[in-house]
Amino acid sequence: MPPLRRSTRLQHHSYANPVQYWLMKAEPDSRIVKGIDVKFSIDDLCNMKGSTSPWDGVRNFEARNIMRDKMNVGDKVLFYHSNCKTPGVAGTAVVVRSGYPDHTAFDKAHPYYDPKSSPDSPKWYMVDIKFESKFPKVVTLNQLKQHEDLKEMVLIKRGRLSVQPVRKNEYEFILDLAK
DNA sequence: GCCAACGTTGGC
DNA sequence: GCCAACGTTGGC
Repeated sequence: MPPLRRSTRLQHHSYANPVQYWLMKAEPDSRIVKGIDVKFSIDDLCNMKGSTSPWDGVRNFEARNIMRDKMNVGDKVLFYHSNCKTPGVAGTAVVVRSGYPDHTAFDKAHPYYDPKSSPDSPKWYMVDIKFESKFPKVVTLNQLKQHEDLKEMVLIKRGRLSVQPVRKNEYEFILDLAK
């Protein structure tokens, strides 16, 4: 029998996942929850070490499932400012680490602690994202609502979901609005 | 700060 | 597995 051969070249670039698009909501204004400030804006992401941050604290199953099962390194993210004076898309980011357990759920002292989650059987997951761009001006929710091309967006049709899918055409349309 | 919409919990 | 009660999201 000939030795089993495996092409490293193929492994490196033949089966890459196609880029997917997401929208992630963060609150740019200070708000204290169980003693910590949950504020996180596009500037805060930019100012992180390596302009990269874990997306911890998501405690919703649908959003969790997206991060755990769907998001891939290289996927593109619309960074959305919510629960603030001018809600809207503030910039873009890229997924740099795919789903892994959200350790803030294991820490009794942490506001995101969940006794039902443990390192052996994690309930909550997160990804890491890296800052890519800050729009010159926030593309407001109001603006988004005015475009027929965006009326099927999960953000518009449904709202209330902190990590959600975006169609490629929607992503590109919003990048155009940002110019 | 209000409150509608909707996700989650838990008794039955 | 239903569904009432409760909690959270998030625009306004």
